[in-house]
Amino acid sequence: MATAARALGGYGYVSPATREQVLAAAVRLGYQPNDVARSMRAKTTRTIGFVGADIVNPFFANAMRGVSDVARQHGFDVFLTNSDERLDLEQQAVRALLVKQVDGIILAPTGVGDAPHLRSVVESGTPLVFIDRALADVPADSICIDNVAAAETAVGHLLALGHRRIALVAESPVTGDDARCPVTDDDEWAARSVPDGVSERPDDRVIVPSAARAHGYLRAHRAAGVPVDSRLARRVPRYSQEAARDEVRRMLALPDPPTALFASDNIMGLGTVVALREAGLTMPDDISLVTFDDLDWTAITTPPITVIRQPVYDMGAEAARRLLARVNGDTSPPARVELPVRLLVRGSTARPGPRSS
Amino acid sequence: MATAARALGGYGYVSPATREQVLAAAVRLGYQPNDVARSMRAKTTRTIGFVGADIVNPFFANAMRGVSDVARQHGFDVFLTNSDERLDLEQQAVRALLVKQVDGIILAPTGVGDAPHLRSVVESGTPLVFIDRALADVPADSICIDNVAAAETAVGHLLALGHRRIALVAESPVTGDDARCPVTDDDEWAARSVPDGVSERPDDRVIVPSAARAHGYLRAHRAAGVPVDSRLARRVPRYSQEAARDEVRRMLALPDPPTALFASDNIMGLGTVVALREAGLTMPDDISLVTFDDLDWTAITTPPITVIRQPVYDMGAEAARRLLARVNGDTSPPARVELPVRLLVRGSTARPGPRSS
DNA sequence: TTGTATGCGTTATCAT
DNA sequence: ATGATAACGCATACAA
Repeated sequence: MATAARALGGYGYVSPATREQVLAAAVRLGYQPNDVARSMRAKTTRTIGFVGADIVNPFFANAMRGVSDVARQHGFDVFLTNSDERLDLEQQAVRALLVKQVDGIILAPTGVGDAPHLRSVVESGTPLVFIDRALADVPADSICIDNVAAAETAVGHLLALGHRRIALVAESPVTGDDARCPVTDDDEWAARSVPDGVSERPDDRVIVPSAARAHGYLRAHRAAGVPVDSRLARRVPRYSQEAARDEVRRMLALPDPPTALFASDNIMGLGTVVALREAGLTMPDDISLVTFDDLDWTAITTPPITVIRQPVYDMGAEAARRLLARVNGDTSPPARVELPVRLLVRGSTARPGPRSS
Repeated sequence: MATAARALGGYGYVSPATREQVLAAAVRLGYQPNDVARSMRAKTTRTIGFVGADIVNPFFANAMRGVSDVARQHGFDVFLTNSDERLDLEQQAVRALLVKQVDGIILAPTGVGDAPHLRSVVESGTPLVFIDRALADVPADSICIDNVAAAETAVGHLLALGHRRIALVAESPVTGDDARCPVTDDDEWAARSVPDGVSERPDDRVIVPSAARAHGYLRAHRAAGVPVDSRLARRVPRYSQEAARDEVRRMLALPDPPTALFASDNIMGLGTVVALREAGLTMPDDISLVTFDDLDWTAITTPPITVIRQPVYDMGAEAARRLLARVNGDTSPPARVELPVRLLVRGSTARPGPRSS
């Protein structure tokens, strides 16, 4: 009888007496509701998917936590998937999520490449929210920061302190032979960071944070009228702590090494710190450092490190809020949200010392 | 007609020609399989749940990554839930996962309290695998380390170096007034870390890693014939970096401060390092430190920190493997797996120096 | 090899 | 206020 279902599901009309009976029988028989059947009928699973590069990276862990908390508040569960920055894994993950009928997807896209799988998500009607990076040609919400401005702030801080030889430690969005190409000029950067045949200005298409941060590095120099030495603005060929360490090591071995460094995220920053340690350099006397991402450890190194703080948890939470708004029928035009960042000046940055001339 | 279903699902008999036709029509019409319906029919969702305390904690992030990788290899997706070490949230999470009909659950139990919700999971037939901690009265697999032995190794290392005043920096499994009770004696420890009315020996019921590690701390002292100063073996009242810092600060202010410290995990270790920095103490000259968890940052502090390395990723991966074996029908008796740990001796430990007498 | 019919557990609709 | 019935999309048993 449907009355039992009504009592258990808490909908429709049920007399109090009957409800009691039903509920009692339910516990007695160990009734467990089945959300799969409910989802099948309701065509909504109360489930969303999160696709990040790697949950072990504190950036994605914090973002996921924000997503998870907001989702739970609204009675949603979250699938976690790692893409390892690989387009094929990202596609696979998205497909799996769609097959599982998630109500929406939050995704940190893997980069420059084509995004037909993401466009098809949008076309299929499943809400999609980008986090950390936005894909210009996919009409979806995005929760990011202003990477160009943030990097400009960080490098501007170093320039203001009097540094003139500032190294850029940033991963390369390019793979293969071009990976270690220098980044010395806005136009060259624009040409390299945009897919072939696309002619928009960088600002309109900036998608990969590391590229945007490299752009900010250049902009800060130009604003200060300081020329960039191409040997200090090479891209780290692989996205790993070790590759960053090696690149910094090379730059430190130059006849005229940098007096300061700007690392584009926490992985690059960790590798940079390792290289400085190995070289026996002391911050900020021998060299200054600013890195992205305000992780716990940046406050306990000797000295504590000046960082750009991103509101990562909030980015995740906001992404989830926007996604759930879409799930609940919000059809306003896609929004590009940029959350504010802060420069936290700590002990690793100072004016270039006599020892670092 | 069922032929279409057979072609799309890839089961049963379908002639190659028909299959081609069906597949072509499928792409033309934009067919998307629906796993909810499949799950409903198949009574299996190819989904598992992971319940950890906090994905932001690198321990759980690494474990989750191991779980996630193995799950994906087997075609399973993973729900991520955070319990924040709260029993109510853990219960809520488990209930939600069961309602969603997950095929299995991997869970780091929240502690000592009653576990009727977990027993009911097992009784409901849903496979359950514990990670990091095991609940003695719930018959399920567990993937842990030997916390007592690991702590004994760490503290034994300090004792062998000649330290006699070693501080314990460990969270308290007890909440409320007793939280800061000293841990000075095996029996007292046993009495306090076991629920009322349970009389088993500690070794049989050890569940909370911090308690087990405190136990190892005591055992190492006893084995070395070194008495424990109760003022150096207090429990940190709350599980936070700040609480650890405060506790260490107090101990450093003693008339006869410790010459070495043992921190029971990465959060406690971070707080300890902060306290040492604030006190202007240099490792290992002024004081030695061993901490649990081999995180990236422990290698880049000055000096690098001696740690106990847990195979956290492997623990997650192994938990997933065992869970999936259960899902696939393995009915062997519950296994208690203990993975090996390693002591990585780095620069933060040395013989007590003249300055630290 | 292909088609027909049925059920999974829920909820919505419609009578009663 | 309650009971009967249909439908969601898929996979199976069975018939053809």
